[in-house]
Amino acid sequence: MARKSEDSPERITDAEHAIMEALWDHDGAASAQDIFDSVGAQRAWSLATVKTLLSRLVTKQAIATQPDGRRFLYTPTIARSEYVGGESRRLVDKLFGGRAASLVAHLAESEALSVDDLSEIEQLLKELKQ
Amino acid sequence: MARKSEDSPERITDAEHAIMEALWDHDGAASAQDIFDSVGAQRAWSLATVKTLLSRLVTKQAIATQPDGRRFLYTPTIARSEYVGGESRRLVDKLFGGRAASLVAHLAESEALSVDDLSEIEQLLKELKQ
DNA sequence: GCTTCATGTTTACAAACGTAATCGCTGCAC
DNA sequence: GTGCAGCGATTACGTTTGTAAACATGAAGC
Repeated sequence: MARKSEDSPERITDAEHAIMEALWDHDGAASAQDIFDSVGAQRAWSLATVKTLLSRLVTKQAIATQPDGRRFLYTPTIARSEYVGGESRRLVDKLFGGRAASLVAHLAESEALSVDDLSEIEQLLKELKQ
Repeated sequence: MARKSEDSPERITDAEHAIMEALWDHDGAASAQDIFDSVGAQRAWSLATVKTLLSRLVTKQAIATQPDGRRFLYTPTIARSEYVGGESRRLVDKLFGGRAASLVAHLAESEALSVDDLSEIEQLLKELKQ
């Protein structure tokens, strides 16, 4: 263990994830204040907390900084879909032995999927298979 | 916030999850030694570690104990499918705004699903809708 | 030029986690 | 009855996480 050097896809925590969502949402570079404005509300975080989380994300190389005057603008280095894919895979690996179909089966059986969902998926499958 | 008292579905950590899997696997009550035998191998844990994790799981009420002579036998208090469902829901809520269909869509689009998977799911949907 | 404000950096600190050693008790073999 | 082996309970300890205050620095106003 003990991640060697550069490319490790460092794990993003829940709190950090909220920051990432704000960044992805912001669509473009955002300042700490921007993030605080959009996230501070829901999570009742202080600006200091937001700054700490941003720093940690920079360390983890999940976001990059670009100077803008005396401050920084932050941008994600990974696309949301990439992150989402990674997390989904983690779950599938952890709980379904890597078989994504098992996850879908579980969702369906546990009624996590509504009839509408089922139709929607069916439609989707049709398109993908065509 | 701040979970009141008894029924909180305390979060199970990764290490603890490995123990849970062993217990579910074991199908029936298992002793600490049993768990150690099945899990210690892969994770290179000491028996002490396994015991600590078992204790924490008991505290979290994820498993129950039943005395067997001078020792305990442990059994899960939640079914695996229940746990799996909860974790899946967490992911869907966190990343897909609660829309499970979006998760499926993502899996499909990101090619996490093979053609076989797709057929399998299609079949499944057919049965569920009939 | 000095004060103030905005902003990143450093330090803090409690709780949770991963991993484990040690303690205390109780049967069982001699 | 005494020592040892097995077991749960207690204690430990470094790291990560959540949350934030304190500090340093530079720009901007007066």
